[in-house]
Amino acid sequence: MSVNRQLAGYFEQIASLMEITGANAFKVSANRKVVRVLEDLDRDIADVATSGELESLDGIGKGTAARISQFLETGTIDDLEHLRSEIPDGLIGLLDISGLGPKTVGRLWREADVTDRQSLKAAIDDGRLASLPRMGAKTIANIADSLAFAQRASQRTPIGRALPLAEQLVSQLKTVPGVTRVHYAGSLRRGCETIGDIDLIAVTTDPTGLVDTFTNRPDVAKVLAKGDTKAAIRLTSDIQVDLRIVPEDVLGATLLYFTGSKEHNVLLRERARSMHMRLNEYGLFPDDGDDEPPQQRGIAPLASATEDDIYSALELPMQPCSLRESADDPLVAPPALIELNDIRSELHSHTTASDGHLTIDELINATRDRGLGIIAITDHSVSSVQANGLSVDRLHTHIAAIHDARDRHPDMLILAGSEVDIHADGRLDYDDDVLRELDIVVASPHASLKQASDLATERLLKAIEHPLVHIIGHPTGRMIGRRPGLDPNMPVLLEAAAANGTALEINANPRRLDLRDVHVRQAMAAGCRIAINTDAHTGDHLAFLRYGVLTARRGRVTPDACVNCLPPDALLTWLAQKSPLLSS
DNA sequence: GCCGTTTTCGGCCCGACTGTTTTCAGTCG
Repeated sequence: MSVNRQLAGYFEQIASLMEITGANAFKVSANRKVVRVLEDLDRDIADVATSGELESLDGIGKGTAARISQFLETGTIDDLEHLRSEIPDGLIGLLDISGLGPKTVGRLWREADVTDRQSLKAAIDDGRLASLPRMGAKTIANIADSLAFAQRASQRTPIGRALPLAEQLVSQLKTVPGVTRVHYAGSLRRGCETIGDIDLIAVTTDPTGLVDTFTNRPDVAKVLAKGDTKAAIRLTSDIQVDLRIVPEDVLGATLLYFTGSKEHNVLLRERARSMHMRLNEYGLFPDDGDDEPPQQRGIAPLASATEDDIYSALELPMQPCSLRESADDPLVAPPALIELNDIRSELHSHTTASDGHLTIDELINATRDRGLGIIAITDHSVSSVQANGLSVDRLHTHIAAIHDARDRHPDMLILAGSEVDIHADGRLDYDDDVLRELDIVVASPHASLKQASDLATERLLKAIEHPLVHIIGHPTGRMIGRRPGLDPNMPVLLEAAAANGTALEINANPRRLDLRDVHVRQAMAAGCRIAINTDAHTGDHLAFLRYGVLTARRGRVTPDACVNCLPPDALLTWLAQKSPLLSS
């Protein structure tokens, strides 16, 4: 799969470099489309090429197919090499700076010898920029500010930080006089693992008052835009927040528009056009061929109040936010996706016996307080020395202590388990006779997370095929923005997991979210069982569950595929005899 | 560069805000 990613990166470079040269915008977006196609493809692009099917992929024509073939044969693409020889690589990094687009970057390069971020800084400092036409003091100050911001905040915000902040902003703005509705939209509403900025949409009788309140918050570092219906700020915490104000009767159209994804919006607009309609953030309108926006000409929308109304008018099934990515087809009716309330159990958690902060009883009580009736206590195994992993003797004592707790908590199903290390060669950290004493075994990789792809595949495959392993915990071991983790051959693992009835975990910790959404989607297509666990080390960690459920929804997980949704009897049956999903 | 119930040419999604300039280009989402 990594060839797909590498090639996608090359086409992204081609698109960016073409933009800087001022190439036709449609050619640029055609190359960007190729990037998406490659990223969403669930087959190896080399296989597609071998079977002569490249041009059957939507968005790949003769030219692109030739470039892909050339890359697969030689490892390079002539067109890309040519662009690189003409244009400094460092210019691509300038496109990530807010306010700098391809036109400006091209001008800076041609007219001020700017080739990267460093020389941009120099050009600002020595006054070269100010000598260019259409470069006023404000524009230069904004570029300088965006450049400094880009240097210190290069990463996207994890959902675990963005979602609580957005909820706080929403509840605060709801108290502003005149405000009747506030929602967050964007990638956050779609449940993406990281977000670029927070999008808010509000309905109010006093737009000016709301915009003033919003832009005058004490935590505002910079006001990026301020108008009658739109404002944008950057907080001192370096997170950007956009606010849109709309009339109540077009809220659905605006929510739809600003929830995205961009690709989903394009598909909906194309759909609208094919039905002689026109879709924008104010509603779905009849297409009368007039260029002036219909809402400005007093034309009533065909649908606008709710998202449901618009999908319905487009004769499409209502798509949940989590299924509005480029890989999702809006024509396909969505499955009944899993919801937070469907979850009955936490099957991966830690106590003070290893590196958790709660005692057995505290953990059980915290689980009950979250509305769950089933808890599996799975402390670390002996090799996780840094996590105070349990020796076999300590494990025996721990199992007995867990069994004792059952008498004190008769309302809960309490399982004695372990999170067993999967060694680099695929062996497990406890012998089979020890594993047999446990109610549940979660096998996870913790060390050797940089091993080669084929070794990682063999390693995880052994654990998946092990008859005593129920769940593979955080299968790749990645940490978002910090380490990539293992890169195994997913299709091979998924096929084995489905056949053996071994569940693959979505670790709900927002720093992990592992499996990630695209792999979850592939796992569902392969017929795998899924587990959603918080890996709780404290009581607060149990609240991570919603991030796991959001990721599951993005991967099209239904309750029947998730072992955490099983009622006690069915869960015990599966634990006693792992069964594949399809035959259960 | 890709695509096709307006199919081999002529389209390709849409609107708000900013800055600098007097009507709009560039950027963003």
